[in-house]
Amino acid sequence: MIRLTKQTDYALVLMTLIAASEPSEVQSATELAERARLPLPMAGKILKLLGREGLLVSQRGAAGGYRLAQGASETTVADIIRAMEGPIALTDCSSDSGAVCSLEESCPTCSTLRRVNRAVNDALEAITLAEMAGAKHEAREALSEPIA
Amino acid sequence: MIRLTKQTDYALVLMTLIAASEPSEVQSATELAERARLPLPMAGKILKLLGREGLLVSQRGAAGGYRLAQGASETTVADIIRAMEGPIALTDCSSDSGAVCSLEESCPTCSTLRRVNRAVNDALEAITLAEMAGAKHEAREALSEPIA
DNA sequence: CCATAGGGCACCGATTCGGTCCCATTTCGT
DNA sequence: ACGAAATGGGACCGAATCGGTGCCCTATGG
Ligand code: FES
Ligand code: FES
Repeated sequence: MIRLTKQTDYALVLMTLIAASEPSEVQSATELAERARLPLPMAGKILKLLGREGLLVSQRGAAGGYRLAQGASETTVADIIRAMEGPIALTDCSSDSGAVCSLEESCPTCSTLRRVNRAVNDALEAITLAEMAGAKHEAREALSEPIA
Repeated sequence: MIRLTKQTDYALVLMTLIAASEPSEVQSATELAERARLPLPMAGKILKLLGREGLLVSQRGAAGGYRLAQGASETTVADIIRAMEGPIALTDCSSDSGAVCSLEESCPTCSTLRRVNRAVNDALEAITLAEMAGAKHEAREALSEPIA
């Protein structure tokens, strides 16, 4: 399926939330989970992973939490997806070893799918966390009346 | 995972094979399976699906087979993917009903992910079957020396 | 009338996904 | 010094999806 995992979806939401706050302050998993309307164990798992992958910096101990490892403009959607699900590749052979490949003489997908793959990659690479956080604020403004 | 199914991968190969032949002649599943180096049941299953989805026209009975339903230039990679795995949507809420959504107040992914989704969609929509078949021939030419 | 070829679908093992829980470790506050 | 608060790292399990095969039916050309 050409669909990202729910956990990746959650990761995007969480990253956006963190990016929308003061860059220097850490935010606890509990707090973030609440704001993202996610169960705490889930949010915790994802935040741990994002930390291990270097997208977040964690502060342990009481009053600990997470903050962005880089500026919001340096982190892209592609980064987050890669952190959660590994390298972005539409098919087995579009990036990995061509061992299982060779479905056809001079495999047609090799060239074309690689191009498609690159296009997708570029599209994901083009959106930064800063843009997402910005879009959120705009949306919140736009919705402030209808919701309230 | 942002990855298409193996069956979809196979479908792309099969479609490319069909597109590379005379548009009026039908080709049997057996023949295509052989050329794609796929087990016959698999190829059959995929071809049936592609036929049901309207991308291929089937000729039943002895000497039957498949041919393209439209010109190779009218069929895109996105069409094939949609035929195999349904609508192209990166997340649950980026196209379906927003029922399960609302992960956050004025959900941030709603706006941004939809944009990403569109970019991916466009990228897939941009590649036609004719291009794939063409690329295959070019690749075959380019590889004729190094392989032999 | 029979061999050939597609149509439809059920089925099964293997993998992945979604989510929870537990326990160890670190650190702040008292 | 001690305990509460928080992250770190996995193990774990039910559910869904994937990859692939097989069976039986229908259509059709010779
Ligand atoms: S052999 Fe599989 S993509 Fe080239
Ligand atoms: S609520 Fe999920 S994408 Fe908007």
